[in-house]
Amino acid sequence: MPETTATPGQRAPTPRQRARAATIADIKSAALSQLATHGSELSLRAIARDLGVVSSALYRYFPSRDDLLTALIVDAYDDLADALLTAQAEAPPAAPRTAWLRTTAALRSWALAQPHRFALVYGTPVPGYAAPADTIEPAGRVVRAIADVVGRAYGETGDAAPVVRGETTRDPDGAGSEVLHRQLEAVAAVLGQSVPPVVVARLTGAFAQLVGLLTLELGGHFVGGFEPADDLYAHLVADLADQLGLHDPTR
Amino acid sequence: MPETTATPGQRAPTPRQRARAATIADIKSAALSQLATHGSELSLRAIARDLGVVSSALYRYFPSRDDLLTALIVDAYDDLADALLTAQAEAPPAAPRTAWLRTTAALRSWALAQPHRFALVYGTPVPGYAAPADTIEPAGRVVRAIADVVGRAYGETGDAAPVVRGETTRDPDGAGSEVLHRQLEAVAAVLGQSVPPVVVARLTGAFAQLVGLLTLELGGHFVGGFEPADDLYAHLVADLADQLGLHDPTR
DNA sequence: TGTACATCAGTGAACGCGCGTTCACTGATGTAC
DNA sequence: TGTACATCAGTGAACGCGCGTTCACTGATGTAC
Repeated sequence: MPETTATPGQRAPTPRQRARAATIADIKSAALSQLATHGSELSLRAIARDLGVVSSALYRYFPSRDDLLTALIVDAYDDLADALLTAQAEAPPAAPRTAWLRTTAALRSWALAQPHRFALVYGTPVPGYAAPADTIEPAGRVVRAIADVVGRAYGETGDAAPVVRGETTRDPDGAGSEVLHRQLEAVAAVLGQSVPPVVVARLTGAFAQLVGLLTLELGGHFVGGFEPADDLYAHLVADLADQLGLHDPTR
Repeated sequence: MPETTATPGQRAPTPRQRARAATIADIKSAALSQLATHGSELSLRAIARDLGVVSSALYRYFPSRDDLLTALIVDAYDDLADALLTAQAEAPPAAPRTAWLRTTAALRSWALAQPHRFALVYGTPVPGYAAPADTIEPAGRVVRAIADVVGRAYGETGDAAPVVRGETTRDPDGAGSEVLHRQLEAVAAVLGQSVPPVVVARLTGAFAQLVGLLTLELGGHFVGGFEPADDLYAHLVADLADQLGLHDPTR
């Protein structure tokens, strides 16, 4: 009577596989709580100590410290992307502004709740660690989750794309150089969004602003000025919504 | 015939004092080049090795590793603030937009030229290091250098403050909550600027955007998308100038 | 100008600790016949 | 159902290295008389 035994069909995990997965999860969570308490310093021996295991045992699960770090980063991106998608799924359909506000609020909540994970993905790269290719795709998921809010706003309304603050008029040179224009179109293509280049640029700026705000807040740069920063964040995020031309249907 | 001996009056540094200052400078520069090559890992013993000195000798100059780190951070803020002020001093007077563009360009140049120093001040706090009070004031110098550009634009024109994209009209609720309003006014006061609260908020957003853009660029998050990011940065920075209502005199 | 003393820079050894990774090994858990 | 073998998790010792900080010390450089 094992609890979680699904039908022991073709792909049911064996007990050993389950045990292995559980141990991997334990290692990761020990690693995370270490990052949480000792700020970006990750020691395999300390993790082993936490788990009541000899340090060399970890090498059954991760070939090296860097591989563990990579796994943590991938997890963090995935978890963050999930949080963002969940938040916007809770917004009423066809309400891009609400979706944006919820998504950005979820981003901040996530970052404040686990600053060490935010640092892991958007902070200074950990000493002696070069982000491998494996992290690029998960990183993209987060960007996509945010871009989708805007993309949907432009996609859903079909041809009647929202006007971006009456600025599309002075667009021609607004989009900047040819290089930039090509980059913007390429990014839009990768994101699978049919959004005007200017908006892609502005979205990038908005994303940078969010990352910057959280970096500053978590880095203590707002101490003595904007603390708590809730209202500042809310205000600026609403401002960004305006700049991105995100409006809920008026009724 | 010592070269730099000023008149040996009251406050002329003695040879010993000069030697001491030189050694301190050597230690710092060894520390910086270590940060540059080994990413945010700072070892006193390694510095001592670089200088051809025994590790305990460093304790004549810095009481602990953290004090050295603090000194590096303070220096970085100061150096950055100087770079920004120099850049805007080169702009023609009463040309706020040009001053803004030069200042932000200087910020990026500084960050790209010495990413380790940028990381030191705006990156994830170094493991096990809590920024002491000594760094708050120098950090403020950087913020002030940026804010001055905007402040001067509003100050110089006297009562004829530039209109911020025709948005000052919908200002009342634009400034958000009372808490935020108080914070904005307090910050404006600290910066010594007579700038409307909405602009202070937007300036904060702009600063965050700059920090975010550089964080992302230095973190390799633009690889495959916006690389090089020169044009993106230039475009967004111009956008921010618009949002802040910075215009050069038309002639 | 010359001597006695104080200040300071740098030495070298040591304390007590940490780390990532390797390797040959013991037992337990699974698999094949 | 029972036996023989393979797989795998975890052990324990070791390698070779790093670190920050302390302490009593040697000499050279400065200062006071």
